[in-house]
Amino acid sequence: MAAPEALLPSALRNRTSYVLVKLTALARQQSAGHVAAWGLNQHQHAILCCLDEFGPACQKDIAARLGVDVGDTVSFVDGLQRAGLILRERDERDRRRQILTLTAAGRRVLGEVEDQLDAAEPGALAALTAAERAALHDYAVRVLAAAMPGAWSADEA
Amino acid sequence: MAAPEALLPSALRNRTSYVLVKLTALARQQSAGHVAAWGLNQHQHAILCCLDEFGPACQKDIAARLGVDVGDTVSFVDGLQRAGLILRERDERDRRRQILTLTAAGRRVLGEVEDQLDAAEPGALAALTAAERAALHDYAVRVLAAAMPGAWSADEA
DNA sequence: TATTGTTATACTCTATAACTATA
DNA sequence: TATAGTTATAGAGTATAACAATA
Repeated sequence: MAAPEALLPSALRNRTSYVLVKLTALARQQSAGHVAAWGLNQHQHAILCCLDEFGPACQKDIAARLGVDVGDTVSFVDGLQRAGLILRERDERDRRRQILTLTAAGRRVLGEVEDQLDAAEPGALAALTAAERAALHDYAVRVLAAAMPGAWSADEA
Repeated sequence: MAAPEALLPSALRNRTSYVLVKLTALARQQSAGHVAAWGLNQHQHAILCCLDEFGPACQKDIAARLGVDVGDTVSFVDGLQRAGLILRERDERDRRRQILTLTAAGRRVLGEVEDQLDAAEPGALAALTAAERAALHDYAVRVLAAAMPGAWSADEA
């Protein structure tokens, strides 16, 4: 995103949806950069998080949980498999399915990515106090929980 | 965005950059829908805002102010011109430039779009109180002002 | 300014293989 | 068994947006 040379119209600066789009472009750019350092994209990072927290799962369940297209999931999983971060094995009980499992290497890489993201976040939001960062996070989750209850309704502890 | 059927990993729910991306996808979807009702996209709406607030300008200045690629601006302006919302006239003093001016129709359409966005915003953020919506907006602007001082440093009154 | 092309992302459609249910 | 219908995965194709390079 090129830095504008002059002030934006107040009609846009006062429009919360516009401001959020720009804020997110910034946040996405930064976090995508960190994840990309391990050759992963955002979706692949999210898939690793799912496998780590909920254990082995088939591609369809992963895609549904993350709200990603099942067709697009194929290439993301291909990349993770090529990198040795996951195993992809036929389910013997239902051979239509392929079960994805985090490997030791995958768990290690995920840990490093998470550590780097943890370290980077305060810097990206340095203009806010810790309490304000938490409030920003809370507001976002509450709006999402109202719009998409299934995925966001639980507490964010 | 398909609604996930199950809860997201906490590693993602607790990651502010991830949450902001999802929140913005929601906000963008909704506001884009409203703007699209007039046959405009987000960039075209932003261009109209610029012309309304700062008066006639050339395409390069508009693009720089909004942080949009000058090449992409061409087709956005084409559409606005076809719809009769702007005039596009050669600058007699520098005929490389084309000066964009809001027409009466453009000003009227912009007013209607703004009214509809004003009406829609509280609904989209209904999970927050008015004070929380204002705080969310303020946090976003402050983070942006720290990252891109030129465009965002002024007060958001 | 305008044109062109590249990349990333998202969505749709179709094909294949393997499951389930039923005659 | 034989058949029909459903589901999981894969791949091709299309559409859009952001971005880069050049005329």
